[in-house]
Amino acid sequence: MTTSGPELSPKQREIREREGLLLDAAQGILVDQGYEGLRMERVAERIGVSKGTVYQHFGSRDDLVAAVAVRSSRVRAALFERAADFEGTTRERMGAVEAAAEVFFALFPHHDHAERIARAAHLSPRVQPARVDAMRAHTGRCFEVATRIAAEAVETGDLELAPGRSVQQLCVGLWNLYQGAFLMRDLEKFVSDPAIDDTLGTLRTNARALLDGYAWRALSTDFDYEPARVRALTQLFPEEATAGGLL
Amino acid sequence: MTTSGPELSPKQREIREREGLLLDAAQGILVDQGYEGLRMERVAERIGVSKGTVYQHFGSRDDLVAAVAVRSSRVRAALFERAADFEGTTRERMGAVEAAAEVFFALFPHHDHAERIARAAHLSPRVQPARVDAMRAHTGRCFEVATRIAAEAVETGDLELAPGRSVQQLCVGLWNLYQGAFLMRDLEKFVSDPAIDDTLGTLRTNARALLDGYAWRALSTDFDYEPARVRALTQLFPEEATAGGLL
DNA sequence: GTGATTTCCTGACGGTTCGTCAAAAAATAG
DNA sequence: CTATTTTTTGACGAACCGTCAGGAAATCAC
Repeated sequence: MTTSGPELSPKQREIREREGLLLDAAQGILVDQGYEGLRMERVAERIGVSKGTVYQHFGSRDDLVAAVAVRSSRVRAALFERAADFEGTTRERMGAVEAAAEVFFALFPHHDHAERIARAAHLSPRVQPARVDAMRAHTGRCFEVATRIAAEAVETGDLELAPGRSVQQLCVGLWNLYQGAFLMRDLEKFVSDPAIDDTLGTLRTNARALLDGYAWRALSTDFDYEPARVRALTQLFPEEATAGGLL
Repeated sequence: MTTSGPELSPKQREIREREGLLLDAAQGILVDQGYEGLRMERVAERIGVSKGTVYQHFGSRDDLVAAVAVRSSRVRAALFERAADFEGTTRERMGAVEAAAEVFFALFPHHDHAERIARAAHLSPRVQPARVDAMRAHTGRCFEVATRIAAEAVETGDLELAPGRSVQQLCVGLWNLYQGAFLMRDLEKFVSDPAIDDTLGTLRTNARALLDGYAWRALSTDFDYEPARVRALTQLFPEEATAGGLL
């Protein structure tokens, strides 16, 4: 289903591999020099080709940035889907999804930057529509995982929604907290405040408070979710969590 | 205290007024053409001066964008501070702050874009440090308003914090929800989902759920905060709320 | 009112990067 | 080994940023 390979010549294999190298190079530059520092010529240099070759893979600079975002969003969706199989109560399983989000947060610090560029409406003309679709699809997968767990919680009775609330809203809320944390990381560099310094800890606290507010049993004030979180990290993402400094 | 005016000549008055016009022009372009569409020459054209003149006010393009962000963040701080004087229970008062945030959200759709540019670490060298400081200060004022109300709630006993939680974290949580909603607005253009279409409604639901989760009395499930919200809008921001389509 | 002086404005210019494309180089086919 | 196709290259045109010398306008001195 993935690549049973329809006979690809050595040259074509090289080209396909190069695309990955280009993304690595661009991502690297994006991480430590930002969007402004991303020059097509420099990306080309990093892997020893000329500028023209880069344009054979990506139609424009923004297209390249979008491609970087698409790749990491694919990884994120995979992390979320791995979390979906976690064993435990519905809330513990949502906790595993949050753990996946934390892992991604730690491993792809550039992602929010790239994603915003990929989606910014004004740049779209310069980004291949297929990439925007892919972004949307991967984000959709993440939402689906979360929504399914929340829906199940409603079925089992762990979660009784107050009138005017929905599982979609709940998921948007978690997502917003998570995106907000990404933004907060920039701020981190400027402001020093206990709640800001520990971005992930604060995110965790707030995610738990939000679910408590939705009355998703058992409430975090009555039950300690820390063991389940550690279990999720060690069980689902042992390498990634270690690499990201979460374990 | 504001401008008792140390004798400014007609020319100097003109220059000062022009700065506002330039910001208006830049903001307008930013709203409907985005960052990429912002050309210094076009900004100059819009108010009938030459490019060089623009550079007399702003050292670079990013500096101009930052100045736009600073101006709107000043307005935001003012809105928040107006909300601080609202009469009601501590939670109703925090609700007034949320209403202020909603008003700002509706009136300055470009703001998050500009703010991110103003703060992006890699661009800083091209932005006057004073602007970054001003941004920080205005954001700080917003946090202060929120923090003070939450602290008062702790004093009065409306809010009993569970161990490991703090008023700072609560405020960061609200702020993150709010920032996330800004980002969601971009997404709105692509995805169609009931929870996303009504960005502000969802934001409201989640903000209430978050405060419920922190156990800030009275819980929104036991008490209807809608009247207080409408009162805050009509009483504190009658014009702005109407202009923003919130009333 | 007029000339001197300061202050401000202008648009041409150098510099940088993007994205293109004709020609060169490499791969593949015969 | 030659012909054909594919791929790579870097010089080039275009666009824009930010500067600055020279000109215009305002202010000042009398």
